[in-house]
Amino acid sequence: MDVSHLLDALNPAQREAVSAPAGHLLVLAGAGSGKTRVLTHRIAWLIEVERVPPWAILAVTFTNKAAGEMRGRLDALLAGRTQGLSVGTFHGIAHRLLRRHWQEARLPQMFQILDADDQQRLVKRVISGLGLDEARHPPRQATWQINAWKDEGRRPDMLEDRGHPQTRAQIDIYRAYEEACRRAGLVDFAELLLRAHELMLEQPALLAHYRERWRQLLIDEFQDTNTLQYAWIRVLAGNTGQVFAVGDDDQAIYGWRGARVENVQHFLRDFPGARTLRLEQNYRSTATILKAANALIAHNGSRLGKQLWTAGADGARIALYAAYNELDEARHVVQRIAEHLDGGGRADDCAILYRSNAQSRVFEEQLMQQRIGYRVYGGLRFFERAEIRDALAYLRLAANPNDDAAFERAVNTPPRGLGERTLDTLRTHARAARVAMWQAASLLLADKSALSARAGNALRGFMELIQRIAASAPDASGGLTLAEHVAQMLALSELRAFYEKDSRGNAESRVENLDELISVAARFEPGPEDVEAGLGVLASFLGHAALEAGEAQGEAGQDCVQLMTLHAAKGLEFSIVFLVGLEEGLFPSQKSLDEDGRLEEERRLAYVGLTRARQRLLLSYAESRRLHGTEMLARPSRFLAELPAALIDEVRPRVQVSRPLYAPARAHAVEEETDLPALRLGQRVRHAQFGEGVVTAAEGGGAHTRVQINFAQAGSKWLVLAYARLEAC
DNA sequence: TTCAAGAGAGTTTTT
DNA sequence: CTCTCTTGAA
Repeated sequence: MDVSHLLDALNPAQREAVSAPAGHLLVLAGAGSGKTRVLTHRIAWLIEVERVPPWAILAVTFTNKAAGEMRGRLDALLAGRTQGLSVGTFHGIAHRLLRRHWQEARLPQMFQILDADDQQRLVKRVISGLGLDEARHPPRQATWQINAWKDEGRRPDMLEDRGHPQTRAQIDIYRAYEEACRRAGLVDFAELLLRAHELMLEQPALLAHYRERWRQLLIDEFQDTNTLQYAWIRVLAGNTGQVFAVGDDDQAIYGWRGARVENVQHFLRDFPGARTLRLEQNYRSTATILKAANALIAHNGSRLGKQLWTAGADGARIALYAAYNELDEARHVVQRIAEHLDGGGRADDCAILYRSNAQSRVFEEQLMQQRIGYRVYGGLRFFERAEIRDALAYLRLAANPNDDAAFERAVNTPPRGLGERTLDTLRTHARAARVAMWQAASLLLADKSALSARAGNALRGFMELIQRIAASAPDASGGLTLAEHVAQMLALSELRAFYEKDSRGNAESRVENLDELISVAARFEPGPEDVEAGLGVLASFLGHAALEAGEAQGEAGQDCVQLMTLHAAKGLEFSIVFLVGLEEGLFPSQKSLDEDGRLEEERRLAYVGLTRARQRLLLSYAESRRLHGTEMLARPSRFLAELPAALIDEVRPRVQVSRPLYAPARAHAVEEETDLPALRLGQRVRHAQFGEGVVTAAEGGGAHTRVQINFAQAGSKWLVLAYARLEAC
């Protein structure tokens, strides 16, 4: 058989991975080493050469984008011979399993998915329902804890408080939250995975069926798996399934949300006979960029070890710009982009990468001023917009009246006279009777004296409205299409009218979005897997809305400068990368510096940033930066010192200002020049935000004077004297 | 019930 | 500084 079309375009390491004999394989795929190509060619190899039927293959990714990309490449490679092949995200696959086996999973047939936002609202209501103080038990933190426990596979009964009242309360919240979800037929993201895992463990026949079916498991971005996802793969593989895991421990940047890089090491221990292959040849960046990246990541201990190399040229040296402040940094970056454009370059060659979203603003302002088009990644996506979520709440409630999260959202949007007072009565009754809000509402309406006539009428009107919407559902006997159903809902609920006369500026775009929702519904077609799982068009659509939030901003195809966080940049590449804000406390972030063991992940993030660049890499930092309203002084990031100096061109030698300030004589000079209070080392001062502290150092002079103050609460900080508005005390 | 002013918090994000 | 959410008054 001729297999050359599958192997010809590959390098020896890639070829070895694609054509590997039976057995588990761990592919350590460095940045830009052709990871997706190896994955897709491996699948093609299995089907064409090993004669594995497509339905016996399960390929798992983390994002819908990656799944879509893989499916597209497979279609091109296999020309349609992909019937029955399962490609999806962990959550997507778990969702389908649960839809298909809802009875075995003890879920209502019309269960709905609770997204992160809804989840937090629900947790919040649970906390106040338990009579707990929100200040002592922040909903944010409680939600985080619940998700962390679920990601570890732990149910409330498996947890112990060990005498800690705080832990006790969190377990109580967790238990009450689970109960609320059960009553409302809601499943959050972590629950999708946990339920699917439990389903397999509790139903041996089902497990046997899926082990028999999926003999080949391929996992993308393996370093991002959490405990539960790893356990799920182990269960599914059993003793018969073969696992092909692709990942890069040096690009593990999601530890903070439960991903366990250790799984890469555990894989070799837990999957007998597993072999390791390394893809180290890079097809993306210049040798200079790779040398820098290799040098940086070498500062991390506990690596599996990898050294990227390229057959290509050295390329230009890396530029480093020491900006005076964030505005100077932005001006410089935008000027370089303008030069690139003047030279005939494309805007979308350029990406500005930063550690935190707040940094994008200055760059946006400068780009706008220079009339250079740009696109900021991240932010609200289509299905996350308030008006769309409102609309979806009506659809969900009509599909499943027990969906309390949807009830709470829809009930008074638009306002219909059902305020906090009435809702509180409803919540209390629902909790006492252990039923959903909808049922509690029915009960209260039956009891003539329970509600005021006005509230009762409003509530009755709302419930009749939901029933009228439900009657127009595609699955109901009325027989409307999905798009007609959505249009009907928008009209009946008066949502569209409400947003039309919305006074808060952006009414137009909100109405446009609502209209767009009708078009989205009209275009929507359930995927083959949804059909296979027996989903109706409405359930399929609602699942799609919850699991695939859609594009952040339209016009992705336009030629414009790309702005995004380093996290968002993972997996992408650009000819010219500006990695900005390389300052201690910003990148690496202060929060990571404060906690043990978080620095290596920051370094991996920097590694991800460096390896995004194909041709040119430009680094920058600001000596002074305005953050949260206060001017802060920062030192260059330690990561800069970890790059070989020979690879770097300092665009402007940075001003050396570290003369110690000999107080009080020098402080007196400062006072004369700038009209600032005289300061001396050791003096106690007060800052509006950080409280009291002691001056421990100072440098620079005149308007540039910066002082280091050790605050009692906020710790040690460098501040620009001119902005800090310190009071002596 | 609704609106407006004040308080408080502000890494990173997908599903 | 800027956004979100809570709180208090009309």
